Amino acid sequence: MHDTTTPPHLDALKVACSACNLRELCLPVGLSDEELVSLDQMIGARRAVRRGERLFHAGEAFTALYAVRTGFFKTTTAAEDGREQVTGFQMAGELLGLDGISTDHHACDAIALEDSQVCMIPYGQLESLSREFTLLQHQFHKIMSREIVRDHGVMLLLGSMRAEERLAAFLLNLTQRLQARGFSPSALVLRMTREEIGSYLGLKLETVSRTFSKFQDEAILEVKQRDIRILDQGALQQVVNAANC
Amino acid sequence: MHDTTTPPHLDALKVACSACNLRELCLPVGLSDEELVSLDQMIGARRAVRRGERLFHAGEAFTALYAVRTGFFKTTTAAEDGREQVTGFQMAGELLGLDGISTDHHACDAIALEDSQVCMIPYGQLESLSREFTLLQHQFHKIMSREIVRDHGVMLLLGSMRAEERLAAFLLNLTQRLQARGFSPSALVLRMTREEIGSYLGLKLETVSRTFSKFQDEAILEVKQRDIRILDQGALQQVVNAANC
DNA sequence: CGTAGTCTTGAACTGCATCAACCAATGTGG
DNA sequence: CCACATTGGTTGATGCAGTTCAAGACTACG
Repeated sequence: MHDTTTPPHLDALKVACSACNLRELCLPVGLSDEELVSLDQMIGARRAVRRGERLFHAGEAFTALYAVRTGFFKTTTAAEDGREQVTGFQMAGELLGLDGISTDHHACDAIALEDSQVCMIPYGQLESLSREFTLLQHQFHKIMSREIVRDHGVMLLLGSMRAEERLAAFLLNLTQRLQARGFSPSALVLRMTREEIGSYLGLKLETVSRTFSKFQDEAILEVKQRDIRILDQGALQQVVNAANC
Repeated sequence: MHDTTTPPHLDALKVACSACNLRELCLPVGLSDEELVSLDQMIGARRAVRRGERLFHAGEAFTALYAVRTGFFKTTTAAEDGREQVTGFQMAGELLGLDGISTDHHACDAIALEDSQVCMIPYGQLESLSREFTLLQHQFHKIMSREIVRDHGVMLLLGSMRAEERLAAFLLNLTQRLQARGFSPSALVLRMTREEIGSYLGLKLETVSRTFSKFQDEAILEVKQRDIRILDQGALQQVVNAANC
């Protein structure tokens, strides 16, 4: 159970940003050593979230952001009538909970898709620390802005792409993020079900499944349940950029 | 041409936040008098944007946010293949340009749908001022977060609603925002074309037009080109919450 | 080892897109 | 001030992408 990089007698649930291999992907990007030490003091306990468990849920009081340390999450919003939509998938180094700042209450559910660990970032402390450190402030603003840009990209996808284009774009986005984390650009294991992919992409699970099969028939992918191997990345890219030719 | 509320010999293009009737809807919400004065000094010149003109465009260097003072805007993102998506409509008191923080370059186009005026908010100054004033910092974070929540709502709409539900939700959202600005909750003039509504809602303009006609047949709306009168708001609400019954 | 959850595939249906014609409003130049 | 062009909107007929319903196969986990 012990993290081998931290002495067992110390708080094993706390991980210093300065010692974290995700610091170049996460909130601390570009911070000085001095700033990193301050950030270390702010980061709260690490929290383990089991597969299927909710990190937070809509309506819950917002007190902290969470940085994914290991594992994989989905976020979902629900309409009053019960309709649910997956609004994103988050992997190591990505931030959860930004939607909560708006009303001091979380606006979505965050659910672990595999056993995961997150670092708690008490929001009040982040605000005061970012009044002190310009770079931290700027980095935090960039992360929020990036989330807005990402969401606009999803709106484009949902508003104007066809099923094949959506799935191709989704796979390319996933592999790109995995590659940034040192994983292979051509092999991935999906952590989510066809239904969750469908919800995110505005499709039914059957359509997702059929489209996977179609890509396999066309020798673009090799699909074995959740194990995906990309045989022809260029073809995937072409599917996305095809528009209505 | 002169604004009757400012002496003609002063900089007629500059409007103080402290004297602006939008301050309860805009960035200054909840600020103290002292903070308002500082904000006044920061706000750059007011800029007029003619109908059809672009306030900024994707790729342009990002230097400032813009608060809509009067008028109406749309924002659009484009994929590499030319596909375009309307990502939002902005009215008085709403902020434009948040997407630019992410990369120091704007990620979308902002186009005036009627002759408009915006207040320029130099971004560097906003960051330094928000290091000084906790409330301003917090308010700015809330606005960014609200944008994220809004986008997630649009994703829900695009991903899981049918044409009628989308248009009903759109109209209710518009009237709600107009009502917050003192306009009637039951009569509105659309500033955008059917095509722009369609792009925003992930529908073709013909579908938008047909759906307007259907609502008119059902005595939910009275539609005269861009003049819309809501005859039965409850029915509209029901259309949105109908789900798949 | 069995049962529940997940995935695949087929067949029929449907909501929206597409294509196309027409109309109304607004603008333009002679 | 009228003829004509342009832009935006409506409506109809037809087609198809993706949904729905259904049945069966695979897999994983207690």
